[in-house]
Amino acid sequence: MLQADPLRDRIVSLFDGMSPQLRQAARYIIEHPQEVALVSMRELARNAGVQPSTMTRLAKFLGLAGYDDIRAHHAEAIRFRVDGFAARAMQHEDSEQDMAAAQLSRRMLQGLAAQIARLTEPASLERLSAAADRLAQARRIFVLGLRSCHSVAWHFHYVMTLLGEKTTHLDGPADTVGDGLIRAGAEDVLLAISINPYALHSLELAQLAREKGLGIVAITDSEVSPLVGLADLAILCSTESQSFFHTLAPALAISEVLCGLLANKDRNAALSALQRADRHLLSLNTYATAIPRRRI
Amino acid sequence: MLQADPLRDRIVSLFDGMSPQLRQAARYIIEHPQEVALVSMRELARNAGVQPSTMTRLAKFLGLAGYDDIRAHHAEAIRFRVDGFAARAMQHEDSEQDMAAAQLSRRMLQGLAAQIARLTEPASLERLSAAADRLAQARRIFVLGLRSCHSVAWHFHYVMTLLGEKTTHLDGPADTVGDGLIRAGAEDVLLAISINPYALHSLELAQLAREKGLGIVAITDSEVSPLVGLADLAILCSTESQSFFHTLAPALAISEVLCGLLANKDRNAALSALQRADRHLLSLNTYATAIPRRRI
DNA sequence: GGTAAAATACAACGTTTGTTGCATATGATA
DNA sequence: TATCATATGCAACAAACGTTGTATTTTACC
Repeated sequence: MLQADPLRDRIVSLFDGMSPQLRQAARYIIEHPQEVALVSMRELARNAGVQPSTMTRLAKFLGLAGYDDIRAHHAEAIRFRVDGFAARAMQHEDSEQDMAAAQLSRRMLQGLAAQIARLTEPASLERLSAAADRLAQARRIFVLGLRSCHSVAWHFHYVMTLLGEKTTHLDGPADTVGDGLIRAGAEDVLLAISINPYALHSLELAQLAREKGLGIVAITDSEVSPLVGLADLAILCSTESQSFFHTLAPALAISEVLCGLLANKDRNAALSALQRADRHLLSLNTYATAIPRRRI
Repeated sequence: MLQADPLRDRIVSLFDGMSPQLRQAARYIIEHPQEVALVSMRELARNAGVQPSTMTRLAKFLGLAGYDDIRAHHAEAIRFRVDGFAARAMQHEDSEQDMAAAQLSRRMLQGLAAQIARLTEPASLERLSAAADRLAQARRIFVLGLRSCHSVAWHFHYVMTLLGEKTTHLDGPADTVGDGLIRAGAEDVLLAISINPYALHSLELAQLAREKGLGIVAITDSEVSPLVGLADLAILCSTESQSFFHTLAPALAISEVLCGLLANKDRNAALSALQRADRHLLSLNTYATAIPRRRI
């Protein structure tokens, strides 16, 4: 294990002061860290050649409340192994309400960071790369994201408009969401974003696109999402959050990576497109860097 | 995951033939394979939102003797990944272009994850907590985010509409963006989101809000952002990305944390509001879990 | 609208879990 | 060798486990 592991360090440093049985238990735990999380304490004790109570006593010897703390620690290590994030800052501070708020914030943010980091798994990277290829080939990219996924769809579309005119954002008032597909065909691709619960309208439009022969690239939350069946290629993102709501941060990250990959296919073209956009917005006086005087 | 996983494949292939509860259980298992090995069945069922017996029934539905077969399988997967993962990370035998794409993706995602993780610094957490308090006190929250920041503003507003009627999204066609502020006053708060380059219109509206006596909470990208001078309270997020474009993922994460903190102030109220929203959307037939038959 | 069948919730079962108090074994000191 | 403190094994405990049969709800069809 590359990352710092405070519990392991503690076991090692206290090892010399342990009784023979405690040492045997401790040695087994250090040499088989995953097993701790995967089997029961009694079975672990059996495999280590030690009484069950020895495990409990080891935990107390280490200053923990009980064996479950040992197990919880090792389970956490497995959960976070892929991400490499060991930033376990257990510093307590502030008033009660503030502390609760700070803890919730920290849990949420760490969870989000971990989920995005998890997207660096080889399987995800391959899908991202394939999706970027597919989108690059397309004559036109239709971007669809309703309800909570609107933010992701719109952001992708917005960034792409800085690069050129390739995307159409499927959205609009008065039930005209799908109108953009009127002249869409087999040379085009639909980038559909939808997470559980899946907006019925999104699925209907994806189905329609499929029937019209469009390629479909999906950003969704599960291998069993209804979009997976419709799409040629699906990129999966977690939406779990430590709060009441689903998170879209990983989905947004995915869309940003797609934009980055697309821009990277022709860096020079991307650069000059961005400069052109800059000039245009400059001439429209869109941006400011200081507090403006109010218009009359 | 690249490696073959027969049980996972089996779950996916039989998914369509499952009852709703079985699907929910199966979905959770597919999306949280590690958890299966790390927690008890009852806890897994709790997290998946199903009865414990549903897990047993899922196992039998898959042709297994009982739930323990599912757990054993996932434990084995974890045991094998330890050796498999490091080895796989080394053998990059893809094409050059693919590798470049994968590397760019990885760099971008790791950067995003790190930036979000950095928001767990005590200073950021305090600001988040204070911002949530300020927003909770307000009679009404006006949400402003133009151009690239639209996605963040809209997402915040969307989530908040699930909780109640407290927010107004400042947006609209035909230059009516600011109209929502017509009846705004000193009891209200403006949540303004803007990053470099700062949209002139955002700053003008923030200025107007200030003059009308509104409190201002800002999500922006720098201590020297023009919004910092206008706002009572500013939360800072990084927007650096390894690509041509700025990233909004950290800003989105911040807005999600704010939503989480606000919902957490009265968990019961939040829960019942969410249930009410659920019922409403259900009665409108907004969501689906399977590929829909096309409307005529 | 009524009915049969499928799906689901519930409650109780016998196990197994992690823990604890107590009896026994061990080994050092006098 | 006697004595004592520590280390270890054992047995019993409540709690939580995975499972199962039954009651209830939901669904689909006539």
